[in-house]
Amino acid sequence: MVTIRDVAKHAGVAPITVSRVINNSGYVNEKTRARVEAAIADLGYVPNVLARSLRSRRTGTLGLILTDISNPFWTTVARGVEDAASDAGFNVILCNTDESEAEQDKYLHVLMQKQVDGVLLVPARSAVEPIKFIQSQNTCVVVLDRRISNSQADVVRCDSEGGAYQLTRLLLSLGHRRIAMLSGPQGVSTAEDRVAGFRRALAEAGVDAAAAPVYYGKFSLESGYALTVQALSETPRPSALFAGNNFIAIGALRALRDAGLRVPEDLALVGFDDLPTDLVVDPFLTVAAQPAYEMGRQATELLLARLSGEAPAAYQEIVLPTAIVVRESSGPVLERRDD
Amino acid sequence: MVTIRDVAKHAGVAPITVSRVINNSGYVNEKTRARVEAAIADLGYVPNVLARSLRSRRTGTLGLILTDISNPFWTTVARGVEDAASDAGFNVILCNTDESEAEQDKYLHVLMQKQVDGVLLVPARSAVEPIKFIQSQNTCVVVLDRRISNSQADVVRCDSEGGAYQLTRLLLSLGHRRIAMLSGPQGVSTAEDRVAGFRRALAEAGVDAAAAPVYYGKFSLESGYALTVQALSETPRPSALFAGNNFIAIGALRALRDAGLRVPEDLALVGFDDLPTDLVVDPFLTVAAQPAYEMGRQATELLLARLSGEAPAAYQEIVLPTAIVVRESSGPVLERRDD
DNA sequence: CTGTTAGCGCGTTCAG
DNA sequence: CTGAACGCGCTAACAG
Repeated sequence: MVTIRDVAKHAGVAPITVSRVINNSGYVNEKTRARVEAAIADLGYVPNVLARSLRSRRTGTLGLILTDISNPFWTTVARGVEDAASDAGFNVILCNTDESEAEQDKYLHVLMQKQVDGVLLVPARSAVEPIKFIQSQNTCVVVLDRRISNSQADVVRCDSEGGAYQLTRLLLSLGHRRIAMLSGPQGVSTAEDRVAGFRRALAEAGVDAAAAPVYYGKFSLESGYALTVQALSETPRPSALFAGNNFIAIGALRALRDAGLRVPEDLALVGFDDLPTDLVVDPFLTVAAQPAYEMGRQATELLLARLSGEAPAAYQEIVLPTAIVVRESSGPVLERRDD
Repeated sequence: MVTIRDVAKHAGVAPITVSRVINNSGYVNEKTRARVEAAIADLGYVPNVLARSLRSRRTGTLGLILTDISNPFWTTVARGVEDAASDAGFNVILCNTDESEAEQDKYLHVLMQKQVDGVLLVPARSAVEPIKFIQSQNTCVVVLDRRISNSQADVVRCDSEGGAYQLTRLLLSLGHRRIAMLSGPQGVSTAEDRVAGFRRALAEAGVDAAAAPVYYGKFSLESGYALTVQALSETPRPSALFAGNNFIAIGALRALRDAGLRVPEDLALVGFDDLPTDLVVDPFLTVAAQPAYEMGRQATELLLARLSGEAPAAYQEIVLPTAIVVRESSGPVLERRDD
């Protein structure tokens, strides 16, 4: 391995001078700089950032802990994080928890061991311990996508409650009164906020809670399928389904297809999270779309501002708006019929 | 920051004893071990892997350079890499080149600076220099998905030529004689291999090359759209399109929809790469499906075997088979008609 | 503008 | 089974 000392010897200078050239720190004579750069090229020298970080106590690396990179929503968030980090000269280590707290803890330890400068965390569950652990290591953290009550930390998330409220109002305005919610897990704030928005809209419209059951499951296709089967077994059958995220929506579509039901002719369906426009030929689902890329980007920028001491002292809670995108799956105004 | 020395002092032992407990190396008395572990818990000590790696010259980290994590094909490959690495206690740093050689070079330098133990590289272009650079840093590399002629390195890829050959044979067996290939860029082996397989099948069937034009573009939706517009402008119009990858296929579907053409009634369409089954409600495209997850997994296992000196001395070339999945988009046997 | 000194936190070497 | 000394490659702090 070629070290900074080899380069220094080759260029006839001290190691620290090479260091200054590499890092553009301090003053270096143009001619010495040229000599050093020539030596670097000659020897094919590549600095060892491990040693640099050990000394400087900065790694230029952020940790991103999220639940499932297979979900295009998170892929998009990750691109936002990656782009913002890259612009600032930072790298990102990506960790998938698959919603498991054990995996999350494992990765938190890995990230602390690797001395990342900061962490972006999508918490697997609403608990303050992980946040406290990161902070106990003198590391900055920004919570992404989900709230954690009583936690002292920055948060960047989307307005799940408001989005669900609006989406439910849309269904109500189309004449639906029997709406089933296919929700994600209890204990995850996004799932609970969407249920809350759903219920607020229903309460305002005076709809009986019994006509609007909430089924809790996971944010997965299989769960969406199972919850739909459950919802369809009710009598009378709901006239509309509200899917708690994009995978639940796909599972619901499959279950409806397998049950021989057409959307929206036989049943209306709306969902949370859009699928990336690049992956779908004919967007069809009416959804509350979240600014995934922007959320990743803003969270990263906030984290970087904290690291450089530019952020305001108080913890921030940034809530990005969701946008209702009306397509075919919500259907036209419902014909009046006897329930 | 809590260091190994603090723990040692707290437990009344020497730092090296703590080190032995952490790394399970050498013999440590059970009682001493318990005391040390208690001290670690008391102080909330987290080892600094930077310092460890600096000393041991191993980081337990792999670099994965690919073209675009937004493409579900690559997301799946990345999961295969991640899972195999994680099983062996390794971490992965992910880098997106967006098919740019400049980005690739930038990331290669970053990875070398970070002293990764090995690199998995999806080369942006067929060139040996990047391979040589990695090897000049005494770092192992496995090339993923694409061939590089004359390179001395392990390769794990799929059988693009064979898959394209079979897919073309399928179209020929359905009676198609005017088939347009919507290809990825020249200079990328997967694109060129698919063209080669396409042409081999046509030549065997005695189809005139003029009836089977090849349009070169990029592996993107926009390019797929543009190439399709181009192909449709020919007279006589092709009766079938062959999309060089999944994004090109989606672009083609949109272009056909916008042109008022139905698939497969007006035109047949086949593609390379399946979309993840989780993202599609009704799989519709006839494709040559590649074992993306398996490719990532096997490449990583080969790389790890190299690192541990278990791999055979000679460079390996592992070629995984593609599977033809026949669905609606290829259509039924073509009715005879005058060309 | 350049160099010297010292030490980041840890693990290898060799000695008890 | 445990410990002392040394150095991995680099840079902060302080001279000159």
